[in-house]
Amino acid sequence: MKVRRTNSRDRILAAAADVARETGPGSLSLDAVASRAGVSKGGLLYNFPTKAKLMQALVEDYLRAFEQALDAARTAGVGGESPLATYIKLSAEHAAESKPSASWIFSAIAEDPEFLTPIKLFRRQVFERLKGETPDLKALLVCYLAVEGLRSMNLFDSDVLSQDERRLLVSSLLEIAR
Amino acid sequence: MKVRRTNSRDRILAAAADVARETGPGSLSLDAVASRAGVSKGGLLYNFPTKAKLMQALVEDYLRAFEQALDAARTAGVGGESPLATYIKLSAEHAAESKPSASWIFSAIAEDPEFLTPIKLFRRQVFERLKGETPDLKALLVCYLAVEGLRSMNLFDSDVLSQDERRLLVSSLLEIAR
DNA sequence: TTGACAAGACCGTCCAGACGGTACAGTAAG
DNA sequence: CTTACTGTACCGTCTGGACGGTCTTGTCAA
Repeated sequence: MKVRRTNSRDRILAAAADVARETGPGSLSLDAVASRAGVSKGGLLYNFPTKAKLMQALVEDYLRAFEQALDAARTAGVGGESPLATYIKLSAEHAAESKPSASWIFSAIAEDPEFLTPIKLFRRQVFERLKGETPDLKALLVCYLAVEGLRSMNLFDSDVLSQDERRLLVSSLLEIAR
Repeated sequence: MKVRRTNSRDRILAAAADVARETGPGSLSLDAVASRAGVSKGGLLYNFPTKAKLMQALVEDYLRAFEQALDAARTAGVGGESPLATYIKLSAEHAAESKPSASWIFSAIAEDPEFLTPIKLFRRQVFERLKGETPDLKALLVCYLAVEGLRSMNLFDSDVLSQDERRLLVSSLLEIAR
């Protein structure tokens, strides 16, 4: 790994996410990303030699960020809160952000469906871990799936649920998770 | 060789879904769809004058099919089963199909994110209807979101849940829905 | 029954444009 | 002298779509 981390790398990543969200996942061209990031196309290709590498970085950064947030929330979690409850809270906060945070995923899948594999693997690990930590399997299943539903709503920028309904849902889930 | 021309429309639609699932949502080209459907590109363009119209037909057919299945399940639903329970059962059956049934949605979104609007509208209507028919809002929220999570799992071809876990989840949801 | 003819269903070719990616010369900073 | 780019020119490929032609089927008058 490189010692010096330029911030143009991060700017490019953020720009890619923005372009995907604003102009649609199918319009994520290298030209668009470069100009959005305030970088020349050559500069973009310098940081990410191919479009696939860009997508890969997007996926890896996203997963790493979530993992870190989860770890932080776990250690910071006040006394006696169950891991499942922590997971629900963190995911709900994530999903409550007004912008769909990960609609670039669609671009990645369109580019190459294989980009799903690391994501699926990560989810599997998280779930398995929760399974080991949660005594009530039924509660875990219901809560995990509902959270997944919430994530999906955010991803598709759905407006089916109102703010209040979302809050009620989360509190219901926390109750189920005890 | 004799070919039934009249249902070539349906063949094309099915071919499009197949191609999207098998070669990835980003590779859904008219050429690929045409050859898969056993139709020339000209023939495809005759049935669907533009790629957007193809996508639109995909969306509309999908929504109509689900709506009809839901209506049928409602009227056929034997005594006293709650509408929410019917919805859960139907969705679970749908999600249990081995192939992701709607991965062409990704193609549609990549083509033009506006294709999400009719879907969002439909979901909203279904949810509002369920809200009017379900006394326990908390149960509705939990079940609806969990079903949405199930749908998402199917869409992303996730293998997080085992067959048994899926069954347990559905029975738990039906219990919550009473 | 037949023959003319229109409409519908489909084919094959061609093309402009967009996209990913390469190559390379230049440059500003440390 | 190296690092980290910028800027431009360019190439090959793929894609949606326009177009004109062809085959099939249905209709209807004689």
